[in-house]
Amino acid sequence: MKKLADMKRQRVDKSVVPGLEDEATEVEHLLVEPKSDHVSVDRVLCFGLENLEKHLKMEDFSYAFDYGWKINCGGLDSVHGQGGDDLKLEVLDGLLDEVDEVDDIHAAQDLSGVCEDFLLDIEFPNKLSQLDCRPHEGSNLHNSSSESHSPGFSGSSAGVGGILESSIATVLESNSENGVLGKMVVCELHQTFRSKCGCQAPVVDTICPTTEPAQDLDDPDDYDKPLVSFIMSNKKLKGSIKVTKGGTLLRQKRLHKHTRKYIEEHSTKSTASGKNKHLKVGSQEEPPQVPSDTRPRRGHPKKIAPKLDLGSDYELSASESEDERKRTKRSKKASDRRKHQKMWTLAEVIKLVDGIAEYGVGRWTDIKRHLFASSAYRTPVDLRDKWRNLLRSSSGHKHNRKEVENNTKHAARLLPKSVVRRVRELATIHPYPRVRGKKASSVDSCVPSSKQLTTTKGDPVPPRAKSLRRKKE
DNA sequence: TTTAGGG
DNA sequence: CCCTAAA
Repeated sequence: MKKLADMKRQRVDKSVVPGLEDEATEVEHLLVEPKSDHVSVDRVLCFGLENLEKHLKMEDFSYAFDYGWKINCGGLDSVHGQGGDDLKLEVLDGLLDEVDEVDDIHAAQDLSGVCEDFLLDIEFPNKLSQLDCRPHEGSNLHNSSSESHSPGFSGSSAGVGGILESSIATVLESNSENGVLGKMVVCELHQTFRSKCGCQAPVVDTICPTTEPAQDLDDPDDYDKPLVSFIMSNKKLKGSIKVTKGGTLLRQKRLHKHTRKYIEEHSTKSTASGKNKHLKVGSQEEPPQVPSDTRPRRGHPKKIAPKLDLGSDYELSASESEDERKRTKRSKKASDRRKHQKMWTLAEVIKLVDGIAEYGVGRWTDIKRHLFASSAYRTPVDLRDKWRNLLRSSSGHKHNRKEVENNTKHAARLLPKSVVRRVRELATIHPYPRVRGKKASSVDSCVPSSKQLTTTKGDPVPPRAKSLRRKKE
């Protein structure tokens, strides 16, 4: 058993490298994607402001803005402290709606490109920051104590956290305009955000931006972050509750089925995290000896040719390792299932969609090899699963405005519209085999404008996926 | 080994 | 995500 554990650990060690490379690769990818960052930002901002003006006429709405923001800033006024949840949710709803609107119009202008769309999605907090949150002279940091007013508060704060984070990114984007001021705002946001996290949701704390001057925000791929953090925070907060509720049940069920592999992995895990277990009992996170518990998993990490490392500064790597760490820690107790589950970032989703567009649905090994070559995690199966999920979430409901009610199922909403659009397109081109609940597209013969079918490789699109599978009816 | 499906 | 069956 010990031997086994050792072997496992070695594998883990090896796989760390490709994991890092992947981040680099993603950076690369992202660098290619956005056509003109700045222009889009400007447009977004301008548009946003115009749009906002319109809405400011509505008194209560603007009030709602103000209100929501204050809460976010750490409860400046505890006067509003009660029943704030509902109101704030409404606020969010309204905001999101606005964003939708903007986005649609934007789309109508055929400004394709994920980056822009995504910026649109996160653009509204910036409006807030410019209007309602004039940088208070560093006095709102201590006020966060009033946060504890409501037990249910953490739920909604998950979303708020994400939004706040988004606003940071956006603000930073427009930094060149605002100059120093912009940076100050960023810093302040950082701190506010941090304090908020610290006091009410320790889980989120790790993904909070460090107060240091935005070094990690400089990346052009930073738009990737909000999605991650949003999902993460959401998941964490919900998850901690859910675990106790349904976790045991699931695990038991799982235990029935699991065999050698399960035991194997389990033993490995406990061994790996064993040292940590001794060091901390109830304390906070520990600087992990196993930096990023990257998961080699059952896949074939061997195939991956180790290129030289590029940037290890990719923001994602940080949050990933945090995520992994937390999961490792938590998994000791509950939810042994999904021992290693890595959040899909927006970048990854985009990459996946690109890959599908290029190689076709069903060619998951190809996609894996070419686009996710350096991701030790993300086996072809994972890609397929993700695609399945994307299909489900994209083809399903339109954005139901009531989704905000419970902060659940935000997942669909988190996807930038452009991505969803692409998913839908691809879905109609080649429907995933045997999707039962899926709508039947009436046209098969139509060849929609394929993306950039001839990007890197001249690889022909595999005919199989398309021709073999026909419309399911 | 890779995909498709189901859980 | 995980697992199994079928290619």
